[in-house]
Amino acid sequence: MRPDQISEVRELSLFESMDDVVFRKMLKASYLQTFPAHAELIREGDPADFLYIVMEGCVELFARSNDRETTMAMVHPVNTFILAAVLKDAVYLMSARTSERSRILMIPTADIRSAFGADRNFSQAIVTELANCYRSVVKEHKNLKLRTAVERLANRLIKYHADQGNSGVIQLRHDKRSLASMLGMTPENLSRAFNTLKPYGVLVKGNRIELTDLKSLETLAKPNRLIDDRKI
Amino acid sequence: MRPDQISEVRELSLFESMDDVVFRKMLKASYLQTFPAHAELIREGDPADFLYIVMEGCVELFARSNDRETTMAMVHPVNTFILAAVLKDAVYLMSARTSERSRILMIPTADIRSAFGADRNFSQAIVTELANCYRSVVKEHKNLKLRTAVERLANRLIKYHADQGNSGVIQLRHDKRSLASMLGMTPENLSRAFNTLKPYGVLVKGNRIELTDLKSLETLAKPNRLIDDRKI
DNA sequence: GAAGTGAATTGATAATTATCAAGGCAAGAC
DNA sequence: GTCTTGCCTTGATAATTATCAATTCACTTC
Repeated sequence: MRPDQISEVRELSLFESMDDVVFRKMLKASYLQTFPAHAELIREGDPADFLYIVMEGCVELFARSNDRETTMAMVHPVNTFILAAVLKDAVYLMSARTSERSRILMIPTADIRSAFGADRNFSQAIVTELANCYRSVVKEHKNLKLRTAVERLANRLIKYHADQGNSGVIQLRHDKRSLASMLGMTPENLSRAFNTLKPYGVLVKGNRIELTDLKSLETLAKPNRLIDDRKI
Repeated sequence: MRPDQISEVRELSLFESMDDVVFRKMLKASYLQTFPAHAELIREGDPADFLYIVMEGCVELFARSNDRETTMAMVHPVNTFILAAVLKDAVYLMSARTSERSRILMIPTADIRSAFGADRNFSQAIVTELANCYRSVVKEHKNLKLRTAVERLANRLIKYHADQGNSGVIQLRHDKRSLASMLGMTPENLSRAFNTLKPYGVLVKGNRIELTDLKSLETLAKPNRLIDDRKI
């Protein structure tokens, strides 16, 4: 890895409080690599060789069973994925592919694990990261079990709206196919759910969505911080 | 806590490799308490005061939103719950209540966190436990998104059957109401799902279930180790 | 034993969601 | 420009799941 890349990685919250010797040792066998869109990164069931960190771009985590497939999450910079498999030295439970051209940092499992044992600050940072991952899935699970498809969409729009600065306009970052799968519905159903939300001030024009009546959308969505707030 | 109770706790996998001084200090302000059935232990949204460990009995984790409620998991001995909230010092995302008379170990959040910093073996054990919790939820989430209600029930029966020694008979440990909620369906639907499985050799008599044709049940269920295997 | 209680089942119906089959639209290829 | 391609949308229909109401059943209480 080049020096400027190393200092870029150094600044990530996962590594910033880490001992410098341990940090450099850990990065020795790591890669910072750029993948094209739709590149397969990992396959569920394979042993965990690397911890992955999305530096730029976007990675889709998905899973298959029978002949069905579902999107589990979209990972944006700067976030890790499949940390739990790495820490347990187990097989991946999810597959991953880039959804656009992406720059990915890959750190060998063994190096993560030995750094975890060697550096207390790092083990603290790792456990916080893992706890965040856990809580994200719990929230997603609550979302799916406690809400209808339309409610899930409404709340997701409100979330994106807040992410993007409450300007009244949202730019969808993924195609609607992925959004539908993430929300646990078919693309057809997503289209219909958007139509259902039209009377609540949701105007869809391709990837651009206008929210003209947030109040009424919130009345329908009934957002809940214990499901929708990323920071909790 | 009484000496015999302390040595009982000492043997838990979470604590067995822990330094003795750290262990004793951690348990100083802990309780080992017996609760009656249907006792409320924690409420989602409250700050995490204790890490809980189920020593005997059974605890239901559940969540609410709007006016709906769903069972997230049933925790059996010997397992922790709400570890992530404790490690993050955040609010609980789930509520908990005993589903039967239960003996619960409660360790103050602050003591868990300081022991985590003080003892490398303990921090390793904690991170393994947390990774297991994470992977359980991911599996549950895949289960819900990738399978129909009948398939979820069929796979759950196969899992219980294996847990209980593949004898051809299962004893349900919870009421069907909870089982239904856990599987993401209504009690009425669970009844109907059992009827759907009758031709596949599933005979229900109250809490006792006979599986007379496991082969055909598996053909329907299509079990998947990356969803159903607890040990992975 | 009878009565009462709550859980579980069943039936009828409604709501939700998925599937299948066309179309429509937009972006890139030529 | 036209053509292609893939994605999205729409319509029609089917499957799945939920809701409401009414029993039935098992178990406790008296």
